[in-house]
Amino acid sequence: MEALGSSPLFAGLAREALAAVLTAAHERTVEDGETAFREGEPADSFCVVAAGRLKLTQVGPEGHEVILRFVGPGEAAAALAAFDGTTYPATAAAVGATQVLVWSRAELQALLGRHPVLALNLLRLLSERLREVQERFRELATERVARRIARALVRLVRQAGRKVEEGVLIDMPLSRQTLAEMTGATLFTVSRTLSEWEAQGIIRSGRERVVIARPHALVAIAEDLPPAGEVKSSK
Amino acid sequence: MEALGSSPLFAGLAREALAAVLTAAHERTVEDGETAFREGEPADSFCVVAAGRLKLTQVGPEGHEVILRFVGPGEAAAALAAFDGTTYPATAAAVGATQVLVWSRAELQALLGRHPVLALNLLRLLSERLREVQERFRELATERVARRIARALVRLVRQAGRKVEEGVLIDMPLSRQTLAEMTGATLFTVSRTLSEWEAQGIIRSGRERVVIARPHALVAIAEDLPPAGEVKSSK
DNA sequence: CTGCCTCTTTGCGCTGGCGCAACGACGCCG
DNA sequence: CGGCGTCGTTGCGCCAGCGCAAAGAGGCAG
Repeated sequence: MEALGSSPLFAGLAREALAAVLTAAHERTVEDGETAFREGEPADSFCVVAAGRLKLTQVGPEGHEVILRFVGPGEAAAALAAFDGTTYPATAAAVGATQVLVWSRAELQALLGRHPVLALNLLRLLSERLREVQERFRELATERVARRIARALVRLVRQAGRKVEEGVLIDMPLSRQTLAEMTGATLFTVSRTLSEWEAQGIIRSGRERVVIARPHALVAIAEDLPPAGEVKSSK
Repeated sequence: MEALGSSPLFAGLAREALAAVLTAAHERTVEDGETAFREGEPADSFCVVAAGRLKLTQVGPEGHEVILRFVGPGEAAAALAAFDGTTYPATAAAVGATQVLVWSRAELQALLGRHPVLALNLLRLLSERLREVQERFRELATERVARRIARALVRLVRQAGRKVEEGVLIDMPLSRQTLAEMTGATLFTVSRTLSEWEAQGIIRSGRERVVIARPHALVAIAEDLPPAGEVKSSK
């Protein structure tokens, strides 16, 4: 809860304004695997994750599932739903038991009127989201699978990386299937690619668990710096 | 110019407020093929198209180009740049001579403070953008090329469709290459697909010109209603 | 009318990545 | 500690879509 105050979402709010905003929220716990809201439902509330993580997904007509992003503590989900307010564009499932703060659309609108800085913060937030999705869109359209997987891992490290002795652990359950849905590939291709990287010593992986042993090598694949990864060449 | 007043961007503004906002803008003409701004440049202004059209593109490391969207009269470009304000995430090239209104970041910020409803309008705008990009992202990840092309055409009809006797003309120069960059395909595949549809009487096409003869057949491909298109079955 | 330039078509070969099946490994629960 | 359910791996075949080359087809300028 205290972490929320320092979230960019609430930056610039006076202490008492922040308190007012937070008390207007309704708290809720979503169990592992349960959903906070579902794609297509009428969008009537705005969520911020207090603790835990949400997985935002969309499904295609044939049932193919795609992961848009993960939402960590202090981040907002369904930011858009609250404005063009028709239906949720994605489903939000909890990864592990997750605490969320919920505001109804009406409450949110009122708060936006009362604290204009909130609107600016939200604008910035949506801008960043848009920027990121556009970039991923370009990647999906122009880059090969291996590179997309590498990028996905790099992003995950940024969001949920934890230093361990073997390297950097991605601190959440991460199956091949999940990576596949993040990158627009199949779980088979992901598995093969990770096996290869493991053979090259770039990563170590286990059941729903990935540790990046040589992050710069992964970045090299993601960015296509002179492709190969070498053990101790500098630069 | 008069059209701008009714743009959703400026909805809810009093007449004199609207006038104030518009006079704060700097007007500019961008010639066909010239750019209003380029990807990677420091983002210092916010644009609204008054007349003509902008094409927003991104390029990948290998030079592969991707078209994010077209921006028509009354629509905003670089909405995000004005907030997280680092660099433009895309290049905006004019399609035909195009008039744009430009506000500097500072001006925009000032206007947002003075007319809070503007901020809400922008939030709604960004929300819709985000929703659309996310949907296209899912399509790119899960659907075949033919369907993506069909969807692109359907969207273009909505944005620039004009009724002509043969059907609905997409009223802008539209090459195979352009369609390819919109759908993450190659110009060859697009050409082949369109040829096939032309043989089936769904479209008629020429040099940089596409007319949709049987729109519902195209929609059937885009949504995957029982696939085939038939000439006069209802429903 | 002629030439040129750009856009389009089509054939052909190739391959990245999918799709499935079978098997193997891990972890949990009783 | 044995069974089972989930997740991961790997071999094999296949095909959608790419990549290129070569040949049309408009359109525009002079």
